[in-house]
Amino acid sequence: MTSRTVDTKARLRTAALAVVRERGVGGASARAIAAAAEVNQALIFYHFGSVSELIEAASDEAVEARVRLYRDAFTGVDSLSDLLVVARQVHEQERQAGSMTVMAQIMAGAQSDPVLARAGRHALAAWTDEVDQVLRRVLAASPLGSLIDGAGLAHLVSAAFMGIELYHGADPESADLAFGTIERLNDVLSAIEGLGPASQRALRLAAAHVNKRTTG
Amino acid sequence: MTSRTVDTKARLRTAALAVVRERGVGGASARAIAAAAEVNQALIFYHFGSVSELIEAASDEAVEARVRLYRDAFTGVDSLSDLLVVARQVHEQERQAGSMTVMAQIMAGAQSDPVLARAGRHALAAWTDEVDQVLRRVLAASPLGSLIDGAGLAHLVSAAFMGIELYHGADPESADLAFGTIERLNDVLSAIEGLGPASQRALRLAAAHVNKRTTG
DNA sequence: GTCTATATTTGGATAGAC
DNA sequence: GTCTATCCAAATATAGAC
Repeated sequence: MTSRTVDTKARLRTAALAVVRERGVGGASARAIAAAAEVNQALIFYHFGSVSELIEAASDEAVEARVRLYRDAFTGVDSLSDLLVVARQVHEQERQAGSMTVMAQIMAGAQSDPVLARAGRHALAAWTDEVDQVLRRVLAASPLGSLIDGAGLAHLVSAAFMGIELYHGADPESADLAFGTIERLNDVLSAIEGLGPASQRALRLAAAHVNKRTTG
Repeated sequence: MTSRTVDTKARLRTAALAVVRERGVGGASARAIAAAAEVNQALIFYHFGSVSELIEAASDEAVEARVRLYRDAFTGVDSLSDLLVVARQVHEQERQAGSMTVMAQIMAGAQSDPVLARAGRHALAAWTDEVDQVLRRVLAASPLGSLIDGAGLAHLVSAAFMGIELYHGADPESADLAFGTIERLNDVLSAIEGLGPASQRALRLAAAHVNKRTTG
């Protein structure tokens, strides 16, 4: 494996993500990706076997890098208000990088392509694992800890972000409106954390009551 | 326009949605749709002009029908707990019908296809308009009314549902886990509605304080 | 490893008979 | 309105020279 090869494979991975981000999986043909990478089209098949496998490789690598990027910031979080700050930061950077858009596109393609399905599962698992760990810690210290399952919330948050990014492609203003509401909901949660002991006890009791009604 | 025509157009619309649901936009070719409809492939172009326009027509019609289906149930809702009951019902039926999956697929295709983008905007707007009206009413009667914007929440909920359905295609168990968490969050919101006046006042104050900090 | 050339398949779209 | 036949473009993938 010469250094030229490394370069070519890397160029292809980068280009693959760029094309998926800007034109969707539907527009991510071998020719389009090769053109973006300024690399010969046949090399996609030589190095990766198929277009789907190239996209998978690119996604896997990008997800690992992205998650690693935030690991330190995440480990520092131990309250809902902390999490809010970090989350806003992560969202800003990820929107810039367009990685959620890519993930949404891969998930959409997963419906008809098993290789993309594997890539999608891997990407989402990487994010939710990370978010799950933080949420476990944060929820343990919150009055809501007994009511909400960390893993479930991690999956929900990831799915919601993905949905919003998808939305963004068709209707940017509305998508921004949706995202703004997450911050308002966070306000409510933070407010709950800030309640006095009497109110918190009342809330926990009321929620446990409702919970019994809906799960029972 | 003979009755045979009506039948053919309707068959094509139905088949288009079925194929998009089961194989994604990527798999929704003219040939695949025509085969599913047991109709000649050329008729797609004769009746609708292009595959995208067929999908758009099918989506538009389906969305109207679906929204109309729930209109009565929605108008009856005037509390968060009511909404919870109706929402669970709607979700169950919509998941069966697969209409959110179709919407997610259309949104994904919107990235590279202006006609699908128009269809996506239309579909999401129809749902959010409906949900918005309910939320406005419900939030007005809730202690959270002053904190959360109805329209924004309607968009967020729609986007989250879409994300979960997308997720469902690649990893069904995890997607179900995510959806279950929505119910737990609803428990918390319902619990807030059930708080005594003192706790509610404390919460409103705390939230307003946080809100000032984050929006200010 | 990289290039050109090309085989092969699939899909959108139309012409023209019925 | 519907059907058959077909054209054309685009895409995946491979063969073989360099």
